[in-house]
Amino acid sequence: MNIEKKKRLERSGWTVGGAADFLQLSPEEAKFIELKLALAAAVREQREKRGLTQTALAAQLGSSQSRVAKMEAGDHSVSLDLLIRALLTIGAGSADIARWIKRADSTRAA
Amino acid sequence: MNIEKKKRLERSGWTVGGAADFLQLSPEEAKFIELKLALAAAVREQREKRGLTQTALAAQLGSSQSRVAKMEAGDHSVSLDLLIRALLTIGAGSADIARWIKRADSTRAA
DNA sequence: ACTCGCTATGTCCAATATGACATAGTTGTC
DNA sequence: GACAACTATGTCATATTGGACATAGCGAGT
Repeated sequence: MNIEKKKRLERSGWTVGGAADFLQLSPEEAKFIELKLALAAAVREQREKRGLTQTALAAQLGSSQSRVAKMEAGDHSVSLDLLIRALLTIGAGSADIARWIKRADSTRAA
Repeated sequence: MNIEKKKRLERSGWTVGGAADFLQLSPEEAKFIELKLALAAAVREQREKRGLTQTALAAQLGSSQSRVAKMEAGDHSVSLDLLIRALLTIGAGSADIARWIKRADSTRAA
């Protein structure tokens, strides 16, 4: 995991892992976060692709613009559940989601 | 979605959707639940494959046996986050998870 | 520079998820 | 059928997540 990514995580408010060290994440934690970030990116990508504003998506989703913003920012206060629900709401199917998740793997190989 | 599946959902404590009708779920809600069930099944499958007890997995995961049981039962009180964390802990990679998620699609086509 | 439409960030309180525990049920062995 | 090992279910206190709101930032058009 490179420096840029760490910065991104720090900005998003992650204080992962019980270990004292700054951002000393276990392999599982790392994968989990990568996964969330991949889906966060997918949400933004798909939303924009369909020409929706954050507010519009929020409405469809029964949520609020700020939540959507946080989702796309990969904020630590948003769960996988919400990300996936957002993607499903946007119109994605399980296969699409699977694809985006798989993509999280290649990101790892930087 | 067939009757058996509904029964399974009811047993797991789902009272989905705002609509009054009994288990009247929107397509997105349905997909979301299918997805959770697919992962729940994957957890059980993988755990057993590695000869772990629920208690053992719980320990590795920093959780408790009862949570693992609920996970595998597809209880409504367990989040996607936990399911995925469990799978990662068991040793799955993003690609595996993607595969199980994709599998949720075929289930749909009953 | 002002406004407008969109996005970002921070903070609330309510809602939901979590680990822990207790307890019941199941399955296999003797 | 008693015991042991494992799994299922219920409940609770605490922690995390969620929607809402306020407000700040930002780019484009005028």
